[in-house]
Amino acid sequence: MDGDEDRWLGSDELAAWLSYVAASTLLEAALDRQLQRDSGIPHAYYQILAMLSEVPGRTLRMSDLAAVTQSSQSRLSHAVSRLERHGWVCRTSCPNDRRGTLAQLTDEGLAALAAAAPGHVRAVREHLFDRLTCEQVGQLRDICRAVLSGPAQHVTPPDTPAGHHGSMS
Amino acid sequence: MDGDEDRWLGSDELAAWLSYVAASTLLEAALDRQLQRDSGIPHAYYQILAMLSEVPGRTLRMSDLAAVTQSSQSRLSHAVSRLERHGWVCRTSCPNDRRGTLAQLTDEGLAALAAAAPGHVRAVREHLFDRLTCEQVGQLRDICRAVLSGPAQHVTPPDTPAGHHGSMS
DNA sequence: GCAGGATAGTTGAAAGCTCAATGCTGTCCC
DNA sequence: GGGACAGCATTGAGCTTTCAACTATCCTGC
Repeated sequence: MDGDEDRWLGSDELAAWLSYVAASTLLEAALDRQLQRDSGIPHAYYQILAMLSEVPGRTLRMSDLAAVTQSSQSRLSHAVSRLERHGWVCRTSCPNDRRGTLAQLTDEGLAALAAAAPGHVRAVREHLFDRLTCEQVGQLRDICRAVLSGPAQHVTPPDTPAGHHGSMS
Repeated sequence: MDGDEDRWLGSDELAAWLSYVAASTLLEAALDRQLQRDSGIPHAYYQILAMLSEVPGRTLRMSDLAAVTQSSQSRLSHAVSRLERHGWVCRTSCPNDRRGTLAQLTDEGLAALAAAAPGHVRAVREHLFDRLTCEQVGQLRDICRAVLSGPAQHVTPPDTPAGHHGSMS
């Protein structure tokens, strides 16, 4: 037993890992519940709307939108279908590349996002930032960037895309 | 516009938040994919098996198991049903309290966990700890504990439950 | 200019999760 | 002791995500 020793987790790492799993699970659940309850939007869909709202023309190609939201193409495609059914997003085909599809945030979509945003921001504050010191906020950012910049990273979030208003997450 | 000012996110917080969402989404996806691909077990189920394996008698009451895994009772009930169908867990009714149900990890369940663990640990290292300094590991632990110890926290993970082997996450 | 391979996006089926409703059992208190 | 209420667990319906095809378009080299 304990034969091949492929490096087990040390006790510091184990403690960090258990805390992380618990905290991220709880945080995600809290945010998702809040959004679903108060606005009928799951967190994943909120992110799609938010990313679209930040972009010139409120339009993005499906694959770029998938990259920005850390989503698989399949998931995004299903999600956009449902958002389209709600009238929050519409699809047009890409002029340059006929394989492509553009997703555009509609006015109704922007309105839905604007309605949902304040409650969401409040929840993020309440469950995360209100419990951290300024120093910890910076540490968290650096830790997450280190995780993202590994060998096989996808899209690193822009340095501070601090949009005007209907954004976040 | 910008009327009621319920405190928006500052640019430090925004940067931290965007990085966090991206990193946690990617990390969870990577771990889930690895476990599913190599062992046919989703991460949530792995956690259930792991928690049971750490406990005397490899047995826990459903509600305690739900608390330890940050899971709703409903989710846990569905999950244990499926694990039971696999022969990895079995249910018995609680002797003291006839409302209760005990979930016990079977030998097959322990074997499945032991088979899945090394790959999982490797993935956790690769995607998380190999990218952080020791200092950051400590910071991450403290940040997550701060998040967990808010007003409405559930179960804070034990200080260092560093079990013998078939554990983690 | 066309075969071969890569890229973009969609779809359907199966699996998992959430929510609300339900059925028992225990506890409190008159 | 019996009614009201809280707690434990399960269930089913509906929604989201994943995985594995599948179609259509673009690019590369010949």
